[in-house]
Amino acid sequence: MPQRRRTETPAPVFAALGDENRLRLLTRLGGGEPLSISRLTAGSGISRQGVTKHLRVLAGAGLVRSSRRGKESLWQLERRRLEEARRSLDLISQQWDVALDKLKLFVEE
Amino acid sequence: MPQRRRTETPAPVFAALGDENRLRLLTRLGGGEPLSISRLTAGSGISRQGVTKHLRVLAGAGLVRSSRRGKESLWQLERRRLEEARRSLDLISQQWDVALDKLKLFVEE
DNA sequence: ATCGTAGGCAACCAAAAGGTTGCCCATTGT
DNA sequence: ACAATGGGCAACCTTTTGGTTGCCTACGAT
Repeated sequence: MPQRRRTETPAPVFAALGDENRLRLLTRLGGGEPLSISRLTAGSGISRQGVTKHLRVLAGAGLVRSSRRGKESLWQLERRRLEEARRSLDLISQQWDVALDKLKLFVEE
Repeated sequence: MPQRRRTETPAPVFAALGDENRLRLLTRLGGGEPLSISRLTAGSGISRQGVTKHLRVLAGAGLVRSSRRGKESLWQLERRRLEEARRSLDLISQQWDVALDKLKLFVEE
């Protein structure tokens, strides 16, 4: 039996998305090409360590993944989580939709 | 000419979504019915003031709106922002899709 | 008139977040 | 062999966040 997995909360993912710098990193990674930390640091306006910290936050939320190649570590987007997050927003919206429909029905009856 | 509005960052919205308690408040408000602070406090596990603070954060992000009726203030969902947030996630994903398509095309050529 | 209920305001607190710097280690190219 | 480049670790600092409590005000019902 597929054992309904305990619905894990999307809050941490949103929290990770809730920072300008991290969003910028994500969109850059959204380009598809895995990027190194130095690359990501260039033009970011913050220090390399700052970037590293942000990347780790993103990784902690499962939004990004890294792999080492030689002396550099390459980071790339983990799209699954992004979609999960989107779905979470849909849930709230849908709930709202249902409520409105019910109301409409009630009024028109 | 419709003057392309300077793309305002969705980060604050995500930041607002990045908290368990606030997500719970949102889903409750997603029920459609406007709820008072006391109502929302009941069973929330945090104090009334705590709830108030969270509601204000949500309001600050434009995710929720309040109106006073008599001695109570009623809060309801502001769905527009929710959709904007979802769209932001789509943007990153789409960007990724485009990149993948390009790659595919390149490989298959 | 006054009591109970709904909230607002302000002060306070501990912990987390965002950022920095300094120093060390590993890989690579010459 | 060694310099240069890419990163990791740790310490440190300031601001923000999430929460509390105490007290005051406003409305509503009796």
